[in-house]
Amino acid sequence: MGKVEENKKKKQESLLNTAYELFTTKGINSTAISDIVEKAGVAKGTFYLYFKDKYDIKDKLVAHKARALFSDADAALGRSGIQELDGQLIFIIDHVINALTDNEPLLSFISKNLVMGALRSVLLTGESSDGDIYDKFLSLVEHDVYEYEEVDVMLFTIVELVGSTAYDSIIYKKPLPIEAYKPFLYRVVRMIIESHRKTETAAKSG
Amino acid sequence: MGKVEENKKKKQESLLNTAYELFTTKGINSTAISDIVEKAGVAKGTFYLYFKDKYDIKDKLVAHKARALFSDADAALGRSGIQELDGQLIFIIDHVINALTDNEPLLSFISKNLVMGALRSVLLTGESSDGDIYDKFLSLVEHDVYEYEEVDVMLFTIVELVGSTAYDSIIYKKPLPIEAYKPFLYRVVRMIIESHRKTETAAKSG
Amino acid sequence: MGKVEENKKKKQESLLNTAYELFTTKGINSTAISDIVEKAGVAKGTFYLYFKDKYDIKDKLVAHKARALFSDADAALGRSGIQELDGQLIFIIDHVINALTDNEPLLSFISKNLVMGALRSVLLTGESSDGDIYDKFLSLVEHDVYEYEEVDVMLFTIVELVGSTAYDSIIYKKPLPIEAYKPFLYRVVRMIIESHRKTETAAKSG
Amino acid sequence: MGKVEENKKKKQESLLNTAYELFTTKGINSTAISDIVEKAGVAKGTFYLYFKDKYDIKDKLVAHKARALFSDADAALGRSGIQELDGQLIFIIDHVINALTDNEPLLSFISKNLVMGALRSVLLTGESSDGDIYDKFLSLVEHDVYEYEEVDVMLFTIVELVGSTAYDSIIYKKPLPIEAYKPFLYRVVRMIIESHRKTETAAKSG
DNA sequence: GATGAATGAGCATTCATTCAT
DNA sequence: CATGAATGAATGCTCATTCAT
Repeated sequence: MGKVEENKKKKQESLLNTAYELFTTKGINSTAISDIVEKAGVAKGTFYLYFKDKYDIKDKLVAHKARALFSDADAALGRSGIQELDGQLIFIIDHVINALTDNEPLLSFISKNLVMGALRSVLLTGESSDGDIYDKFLSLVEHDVYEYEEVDVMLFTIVELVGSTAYDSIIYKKPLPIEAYKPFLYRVVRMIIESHRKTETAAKSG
Repeated sequence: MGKVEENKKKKQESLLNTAYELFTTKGINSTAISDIVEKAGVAKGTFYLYFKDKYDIKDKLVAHKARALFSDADAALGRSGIQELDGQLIFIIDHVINALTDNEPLLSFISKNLVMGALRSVLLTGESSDGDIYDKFLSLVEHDVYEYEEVDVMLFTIVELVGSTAYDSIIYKKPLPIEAYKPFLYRVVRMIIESHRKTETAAKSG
Repeated sequence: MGKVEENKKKKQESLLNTAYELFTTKGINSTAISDIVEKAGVAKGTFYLYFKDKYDIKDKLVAHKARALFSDADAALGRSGIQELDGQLIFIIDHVINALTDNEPLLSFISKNLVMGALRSVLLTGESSDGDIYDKFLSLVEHDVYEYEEVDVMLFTIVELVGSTAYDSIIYKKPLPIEAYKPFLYRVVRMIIESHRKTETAAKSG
Repeated sequence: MGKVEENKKKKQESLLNTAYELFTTKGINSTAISDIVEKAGVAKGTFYLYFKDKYDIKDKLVAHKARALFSDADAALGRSGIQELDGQLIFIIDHVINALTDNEPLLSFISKNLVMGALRSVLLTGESSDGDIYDKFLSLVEHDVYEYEEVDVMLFTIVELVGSTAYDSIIYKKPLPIEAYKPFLYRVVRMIIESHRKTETAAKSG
C-alpha cells in the first residue's frame, strides 16, 4: 500500500472513529459534521470525499459494528466445540449480550439505529464478501442432528425477541437485570427452537 | 366549558392532528415547527403556548396513540367474553396487530418512536385516570383459573416479542406476511404463558 | 383610599418591586415583560395599564431609587448639625457611598442606567413636587459662611467625580477599596469647593 | 500575505466598520446582526466566523476606538515637546476631548459602553504589543522633575473625573459648553496632580 | 486529493402588543 | 379595570454544502 493510500485509509478511519464517539456521546441529531471533522483533525471538505452525509457514515458504522459483534461471537463458538443447535444459538446470543452489557454506548447506538427489524436486514442478509452471517446461522441449523422447518421464521423470531428484550434489561434493568432475566429468555429461545423441530423424524439419519 | 376553553382545546387538537399527519408523511426530522403551525392555521407563537418543542408534541402523540390502541383492544375484549388468559392476551395482540396492519403510518410512527422497550414504559405504566393499562393486564392474569409466577417478566417478554416481530412482518412481509406469521407468533406467546404457570397447583381452588 | 384604589396601588408597587429585582439580578436586556408580570402575579395586559414599556418602568425605578438615596442622606444631614459647606457635602457623599457599598445591586443598577451625567438630570433637576434635591444643594451653598462662584459648575464637577470613581472603587476595589480611597476623594472634593470660594470677601458679613 | 488572508482581513474590517456605523446611528439594541451583514455585504454565517455575537464585536470596537484615541494623543504629545507632568497630562486630555468634541458619535459610543471606570481596564491595561498606554502614563510620571505618591490613585481620579464631566459638557453643553468648562476642569486636574507630589523633596535630584 | 473560508437557506425561539371576554 | 390567549414579526444562530486555492 502506497503512502498516499495509507493516508487515505487513515483519514477515513479517523472520521469513522470520531463519528462513532460523538454519535454515542452526543447523539446523532446533535452531532454536526463540523464536530466530526474538527475532532478528527481533517478539513470539512475531506468529509465529503468519503461520505455522502451524516447518515451515510452512520449506516456504515452500524453495519460495521453489528457485524463485528457477531463475527466475534461466531469465532468464540468455533472454539467452544458446542454441537447442539440450541446450545450454539444460545452461546452466540449470550456472547453478544455480554459484549453489549459491557459496552452500553454500543448497545445504545445499535439499538437506536436498528429500529427493530432493521437488525435483520443488516445482520441476516449480509453483503459481506466472504459469506454472510445469515449463511453461518443456516449452516449451524443444517449441521444439527435434528431437522427444522421454517428456519427463516425461527431465526427471525429469536433475533427479534432477544434484541428487544435485552435492550431494556441491560439499560433499565427492568423488569429484571440481564443476568436475572437470562434464564427466562433462554428458556423461551429453547422453546422456540424445539417447536420448529420436525417431529416425525426424531433425528436425521447420519 | 367557556368559549375560551373551547377554543384552546381546538387549537391544541389542531396542532396535534397536524403534527401527526406531518410526522407520519415527512418524518419527524424533516418536519419543521413552521410546517406544523402553517398547516394547522395558527401562529407560530401559539405552538409554544402548548408544547415545549417538536419532541414534546411527538412524545404526547406517541403516548396518546399507543394508549388509544390498547384501549380499543381492551374494549373489544370485554365484548368478546373470552375467559382464558392465553386467549385473552392473544385476542388483544391480534386486535392491535390488525389495527396496525390497517394503518401502516401509525405502525411506522409508533415503532420508530417507541424504541423497543419504551413501549412498556408508555403503555404499561400509564397516567390515565381510571386505572392504567398495565393494571388491566394484571387484572386479567389474576382472574385466570391458573396462577402465574413472575408476571412482570411474562408480560414484558410477550410485549417485546410481539412488538418487534410484528413490525417487520407487517411492513416488509418478511420472513412472512403477518397473516402467515401469526400462527408461529401466537404459538410462542402461548408457550411463554404456559411456562409461567405455577405447576404444583394445577389451578386455583375456588 | 377606596379598596379599588388600594388594589391599583398594590399592583403597581408589585410590578415596580418585581422589575427592580429582575433588573438587578438578570439585567434589563434579559428581563422580559412576561418575566415581570409572571413574578408579580398580574396579567400581562395589566402591565400596559401602568407602564408604556420596559424602559418606562426602568426610568421610573432609577429616578425613584436615586431620589430616595439622596433624601435619606439629606435627612441624616439634618440630624447631624454640621454647618460648613464642605463638611455638609462630604457628609452627603459619604452617606450615599456607604449606602451603595452596602447595596451593590442598587449601585450596579443605578450606575448602569445613569450613564455618567444622566445622574445630574435625574438628581439635580428634580421634578418632585416639594422642592427638588438640586434646590437643597443650592440652599446648603447659600447658607454657608463663604460665598461661592459658579455653583453649578462646582456641584456638577463634584457629582461626576464622585459618581464615577466610587463605582470602580466599590465594585472592583481598584485602584483601592472604597474606604482606602475615601481620603483621596474627599481631599479632592474639598479642593474643588475651596477653589470656588470667592476670595475677595473672606466670609459673608452676617 | 496570501490572497485568502487578505480577503479574510477585508471581510472582518468591513464587518467592524459597518457595525460601528450602525451602532452609532441606530444604537446597539436596535442593530440586528442581519443589519450588519446586509450592509457589509457578507453572508450571515460569515459574521459568526469572526465574532461570537453582537456584544463581542461591540467590545472589540470599543477597545479599538479607545486605544486609537489615546495613541493619537500620545503621538501629538511627543511632537509638542512639553516637559512638565501637569502640562503633559492636560495636553493629552485636551487632545482627546477635542477629538471627541469633533466626533460626537464616537463620544456617545465610547461613553455608553465604557460604563464609568471600565475605561480604565480597557485603556490603561492594554494588550497592545508595544507597551500599553498605562505604561506610557507611568513613564510620563517617572520622568517628571517631581516625585509622586499613589500614582495609580492619581491617574484613576483624573481619568474618571475627565471622562464623566466631559461627556455632559460636550453633549448637553451643561452646565457649560466644553470650551467654557475646560478652565475649571483643568484647574481641578492640576490640583489633583499637585496634591500627589511628594512634599519633603521638592524635586528629584538629578 | 485536501483544504477551510464563505455561503445563505433554514429553523427554533422570543416577546411586545393587542383585544375579546 | 383586569385578564391572558393569540399573534407573527423579528432575530440569533446553525450547518450542510460548495469551490477557489
